[in-house]
Amino acid sequence: MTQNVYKAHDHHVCIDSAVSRARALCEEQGARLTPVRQRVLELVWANHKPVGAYDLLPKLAEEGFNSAPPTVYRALDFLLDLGLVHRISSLNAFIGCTHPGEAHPSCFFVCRECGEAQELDAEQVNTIARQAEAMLGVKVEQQMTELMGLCPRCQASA
Amino acid sequence: MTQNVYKAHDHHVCIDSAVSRARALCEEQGARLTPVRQRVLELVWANHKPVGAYDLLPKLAEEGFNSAPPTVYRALDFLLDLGLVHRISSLNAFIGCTHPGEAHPSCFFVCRECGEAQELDAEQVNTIARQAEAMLGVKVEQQMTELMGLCPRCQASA
DNA sequence: GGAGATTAGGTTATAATGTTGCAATTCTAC
DNA sequence: GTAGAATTGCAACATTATAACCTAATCTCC
Ligand SMILES: [Zn+2]
Ligand SMILES: [Zn+2]
Ligand SMILES: [Zn+2]
Ligand SMILES: [Zn+2]
Repeated sequence: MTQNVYKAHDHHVCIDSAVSRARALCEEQGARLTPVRQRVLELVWANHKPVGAYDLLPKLAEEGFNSAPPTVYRALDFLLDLGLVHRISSLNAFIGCTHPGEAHPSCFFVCRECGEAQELDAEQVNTIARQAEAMLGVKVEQQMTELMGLCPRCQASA
Repeated sequence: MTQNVYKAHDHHVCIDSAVSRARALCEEQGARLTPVRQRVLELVWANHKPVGAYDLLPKLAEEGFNSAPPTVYRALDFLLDLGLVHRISSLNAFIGCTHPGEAHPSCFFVCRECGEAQELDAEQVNTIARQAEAMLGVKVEQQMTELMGLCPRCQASA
């Protein structure tokens, strides 16, 4: 488990390290972390809740960025391609990756009450893929797992 | 593995058994498998490819059913609630469940080339959930896994 | 079998999410 | 500098899903 969202932490560190890892990764890959891309990444990391593309638009607008859907979707696609964010399909939303750089399946727990998401470092997902490949002859290229339920905090307050 | 989509089979059997299991399940639960609900189930089972809600509308229209979005979404919600179909979030599409009745996570392999989907019977998904519960203190209520790649047939023809 | 409750369906409009196409600009490499 | 590539601006559009409100069918209980 790379991080634990449910432990108190200085969240500025999360944001700052996300940005510096992004910068390093872009350097390494010859990609450009343009202002709008960096700002989208920061906004995605504003908290640990998956954020919708359309939620980002007004925030970008406030700051003088162009804010039409293609702008934010292009930035998100760029970040997805580099593995800097994941998409939570069941929510149509995006969240920062806690360990970009290393290729890995998207695997998250999402609290249905508070909406916070915790990335999971689940080797079992790869086991599922290998098993499907062995038993069915398929070739797995991408994988995602999404768990939904109640986080510790929301269990306590219920 | 409850079924193997990649093996030749008489698909009418798939459809017929899906409908009769649905009928039994509805009986058991005191739910009503109305004409539009049954027809939506049959259409979802028309093949092994996840189908979008809006793809169903014209087909229902042809057959004289009412065909406005709420009609098909209501039918799909009903079928989802009973566990007769699953939703493939990454495709915004729906597919018949191969073993309704027993509560289980949604776990599929989907071919990016032909679009066919194979439901997987993956105990490892539950392992991920239990591990998350043990390590993070979360309570998992729902889970879904989606694998994407190439099916055996599409690998062969490439 | 009829009154009242419940469930299902019809209809219209609208919200939310995501894409296409093309022109203008900026960056990179030679 | 200049050609080619990548990025952005912009307008329109496509797709997916839901809200709101009402009518019709079905069930329950007497
Ligand atoms: Zn944080
Ligand atoms: Zn990640
Ligand atoms: Zn079949
Ligand atoms: Zn199933």
